[in-house]
Amino acid sequence: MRKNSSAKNRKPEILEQYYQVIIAEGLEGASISKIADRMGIHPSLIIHYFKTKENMTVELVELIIEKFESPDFLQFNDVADPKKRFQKLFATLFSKEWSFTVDPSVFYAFYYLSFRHPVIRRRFEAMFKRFRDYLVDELQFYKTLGIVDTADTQKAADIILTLLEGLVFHANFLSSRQPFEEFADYARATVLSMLQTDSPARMSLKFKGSVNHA
Amino acid sequence: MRKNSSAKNRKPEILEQYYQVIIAEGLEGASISKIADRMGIHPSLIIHYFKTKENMTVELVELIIEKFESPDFLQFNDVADPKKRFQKLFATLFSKEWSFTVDPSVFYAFYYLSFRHPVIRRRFEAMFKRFRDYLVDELQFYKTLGIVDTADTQKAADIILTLLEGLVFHANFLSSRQPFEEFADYARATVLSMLQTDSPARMSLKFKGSVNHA
Amino acid sequence: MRKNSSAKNRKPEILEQYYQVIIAEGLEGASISKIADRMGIHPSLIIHYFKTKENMTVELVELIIEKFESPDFLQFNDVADPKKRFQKLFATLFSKEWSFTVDPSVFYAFYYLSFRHPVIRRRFEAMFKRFRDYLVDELQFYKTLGIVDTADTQKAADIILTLLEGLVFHANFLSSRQPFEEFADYARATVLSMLQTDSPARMSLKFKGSVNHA
Amino acid sequence: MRKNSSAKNRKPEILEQYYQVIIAEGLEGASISKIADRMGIHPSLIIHYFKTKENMTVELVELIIEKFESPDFLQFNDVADPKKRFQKLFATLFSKEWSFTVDPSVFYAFYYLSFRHPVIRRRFEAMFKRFRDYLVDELQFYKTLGIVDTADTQKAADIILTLLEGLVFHANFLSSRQPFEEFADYARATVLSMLQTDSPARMSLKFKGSVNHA
DNA sequence: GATGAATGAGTATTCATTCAT
DNA sequence: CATGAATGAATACTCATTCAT
Repeated sequence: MRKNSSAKNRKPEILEQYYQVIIAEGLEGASISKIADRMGIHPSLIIHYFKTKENMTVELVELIIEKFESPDFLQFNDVADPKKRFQKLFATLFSKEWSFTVDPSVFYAFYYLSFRHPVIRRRFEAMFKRFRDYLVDELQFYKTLGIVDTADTQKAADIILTLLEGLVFHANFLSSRQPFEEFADYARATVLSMLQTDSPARMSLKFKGSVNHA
Repeated sequence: MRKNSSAKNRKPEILEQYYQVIIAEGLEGASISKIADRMGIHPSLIIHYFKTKENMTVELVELIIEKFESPDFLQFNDVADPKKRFQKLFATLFSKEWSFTVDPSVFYAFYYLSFRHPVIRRRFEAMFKRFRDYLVDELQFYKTLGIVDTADTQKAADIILTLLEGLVFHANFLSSRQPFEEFADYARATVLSMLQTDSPARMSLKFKGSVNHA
Repeated sequence: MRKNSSAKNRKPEILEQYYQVIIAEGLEGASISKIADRMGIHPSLIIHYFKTKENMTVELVELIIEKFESPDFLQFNDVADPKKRFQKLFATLFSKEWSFTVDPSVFYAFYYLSFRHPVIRRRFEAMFKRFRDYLVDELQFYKTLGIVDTADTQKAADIILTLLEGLVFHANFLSSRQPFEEFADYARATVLSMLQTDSPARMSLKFKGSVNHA
Repeated sequence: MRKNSSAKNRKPEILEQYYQVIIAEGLEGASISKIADRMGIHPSLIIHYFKTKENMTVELVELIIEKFESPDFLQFNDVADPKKRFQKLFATLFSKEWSFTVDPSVFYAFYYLSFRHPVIRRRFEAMFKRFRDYLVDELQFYKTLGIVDTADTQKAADIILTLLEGLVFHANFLSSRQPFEEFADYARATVLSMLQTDSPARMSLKFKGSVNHA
């Protein structure tokens, strides 16, 4: 494995090991030495490639985001029927594979890091906004086809994303070891129901009204 | 300097400072020395009180959970009308005060820590399950009154919690600096709509059927 | 056990635990805290009794020496026949019970400590000299009876003591898990042979002579 | 400061200083900081070379044993006459240089350490057994030449080693500041007498008999 | 007699990083 | 490209001890 060593090969190799060490020992336990030990190389070689650990961390975040956004995931061009595509989209979004694309402990490590690391924060922000934009486009498309009936597609997309993020939380603390799909299916159904009855807007008004009246 | 010195006073004082240092410097940046510096005491005094940093961390988690579960938060005995109580409950759950009871950076620090710290994990798990149980009881109560129409109150409670957890995520990465309430209100409306039409279950079946047919 | 607490009772109790902690964790691992933990008391109570750890250490050395010199060990007044007494004396000296009166790890801990601790050194020195004096007296007594035939009883006593000290070393590094008695018996026989032929002195002369001649 | 910097030079240099610090401050007082201070280097450089203090300690033990076993010590090839060689061997074994090859305080520090450190214990055990084997070989050789008359050469070798170890003890606690040679000569003569009359075996039988009879 | 608060010095070790080779 | 020497700051924790109660 250590034959053709060049920056192009080495850097992703190092980032992959960084990722593995974070899984094994946590973000704060992931030191340059440990990565080097795993690879059988000298710690200063890692510094040689990335200059600083911070750089390396940012590059790992970027790599993870790239993988997350790889076109394989949400590509449904092979499905002709729009209704089927619609269903497949949501089947994918609420699948275990999707929610656990990135190891959750690593994801939350960076999620948490982003609170004090503006660069990482911006990377995340941009990714999530691209994701939202994608969803809005999709919803708009299905709306024109009558498959979806929602007044505010952006808010709907936000709800979907919010629920999706909450899903990992649920799997971690509330699932009681039941299979992920059990609750994911229910969440997906809830979302689909919302998209087809467009209740939130109406209820929102009703609710607001009743607060004042009663 | 030895003014009000006793474990009863000192320990919460130290935990409060620990909390502050975590906010300021992150969990991995929160060292015993820094806490001691802030308090003008000697680091070993902190060890004297908590024996280990890990103990101190667990105790902080417990303190935070305690505060989160303090009876003040979800006490609506003063509201006689069930409908009003129902509304107030959800107004509270989706309020900024509620979502930001604990500093989100600290919350996610521990959330993340729980992945490799079984004790903290269990504390979180227990707390969330108590919270879910509370919600199930409430929903059951409002169901008997006809205010809520949901087949599966536990699943509904799970959806609410999932959405609530996702809310902080949304505020962090998708809000675009708009006030928290903007989207929180929409999320609340979505939930209320769900609770009153009980759509998910029906939709779920419909959806599943259509997958096969089409 | 913690009822009648007074210096007279407590101090030996603490020393006993100190001794046990040294066995379990070594001299450098034997801290006041660990002793206190074992006893379920507060560390500063130990300081209260002994003022300093050094005092406590010296007192432990003294206690150990006292036990070593307890009159039970070398009391043979019940044996009338001098020859039998003579044999019993050496049977005792070369017995496992005698060599391991004090846990060897503790003994060597203090032995080693004595190199830089003059007070402890002097305690040991005095003890060994008292022991030597005792042996010289005994040998002298048996010499008048014709049981022992040695020109220099002090040197003979020194040889005995030297061999006895070496015995624990042998049991530790050269016994190959054979019973202590195996080699101890041989060592005792060697000593008895020496005492009865008085060879060393003569041989010494012969030897010196042969060095010059050859 | 970075003059002759390489592991090959530095490591023995550090071990030498470690040895000196142990002499000066005892094993438990020999900290990495103190060694570094002496050398004018940074403590973490020592860790850089040895990873852990324990490693360093084991390496020091090994170095000491190596020096102890250096071929210079027991090389008598230049002495042709077997009798002379025999005498020179014992003159060396019972010499001050030999007994104090290693500083006794350091020797006893490790001796004592070996009680709770299996690796160090094994190193010592192996060394002493090699030493015994050497002695057995020598005695066997001189036996064929008629210089030595001993039935059990291994037991004889054990007695010699036991006495040799006891010698340092004697010098420490019983010599009363008389020159080391005074008693060492007597001990050597005792041993030589034993080797030439082979008394122990015979006495052993006699002794055992007399125990039963009398 | 006994406890607990508090101190301050000290421990080994980890860490990211720099520099020379 | 790669290594190893070296640094300096930081870490949690231990320890003996003092003092007030």
